[in-house]
Amino acid sequence: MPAIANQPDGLTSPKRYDEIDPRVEALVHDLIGQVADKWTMLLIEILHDHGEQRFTRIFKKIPGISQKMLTQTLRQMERNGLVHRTVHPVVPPRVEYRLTDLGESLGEAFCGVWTWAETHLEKVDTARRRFDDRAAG
Amino acid sequence: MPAIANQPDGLTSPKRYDEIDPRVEALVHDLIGQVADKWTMLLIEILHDHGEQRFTRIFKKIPGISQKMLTQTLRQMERNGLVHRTVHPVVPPRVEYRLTDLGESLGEAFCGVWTWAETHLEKVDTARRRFDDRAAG
DNA sequence: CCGCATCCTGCACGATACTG
DNA sequence: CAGTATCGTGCAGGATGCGG
Repeated sequence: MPAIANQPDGLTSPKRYDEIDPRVEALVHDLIGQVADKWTMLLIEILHDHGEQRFTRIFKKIPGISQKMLTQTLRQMERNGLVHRTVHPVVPPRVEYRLTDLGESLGEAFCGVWTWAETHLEKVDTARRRFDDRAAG
Repeated sequence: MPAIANQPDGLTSPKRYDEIDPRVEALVHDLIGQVADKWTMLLIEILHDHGEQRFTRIFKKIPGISQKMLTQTLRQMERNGLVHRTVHPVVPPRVEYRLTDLGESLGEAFCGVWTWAETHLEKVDTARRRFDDRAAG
């Protein structure tokens, strides 16, 4: 897929772009899938903007999320090395979360998509209306 | 979220990054969600690499996809203005699909994520193994 | 050939209750 | 406070058959 960025008009070697490292393919799909789920994107944003936060604080910042999904999403991100989890051995427990460098860099990588969306918002909107109108009429 | 890209150390204005245009937010979420679904990414790749294709041809190129999902995904992309659909009024029907300029540009926007994945594949892999080992041990 | 309608299944997620 | 465990359910998506 990165082929899209660099197509020097076949002047170089006739690379087989169809054959992509399946591990990269899988990872990309995984990651996009995760960032796409309802909450991961918000978590990256919150942790980026406000730095280290404890569980309950994050929980209150995301209206509509269930405790289950927050735990689950954070675990997933921790597993992928995007988030660091610190447990303070006190009672009552105090657990804090922060983005790792890896997590920050992933956020940056997705900026391109944000920019695209801001830039082309109107076009997409128009396209949708045209399509829906045709369907109706 | 684009805030991640440009934080000149607060030397400029104290912008409220929390207040993002909800329309952009929604669109980004939509798009990421769509590209994340099992097939859209593959379709963008195929249509980019091989140009205009008719339905059956695409169908054969994606092992495992159902006819239903192919139709559905293409419709969705058409609605968003990413794909153009040409119906040749012959019998039997002949329908061809190609990426619009908008579709091509979206593909480019996602290249950043691909690059990230290629770059950090090992780190993620390691993180996952460490996490899973700890869980077991 | 293309695509819609119908039926069926599994899984993702919310709600709730319980522990260290 | 920060989780796990359990149950109920809605909906995404596969399989199949029909229609233009």
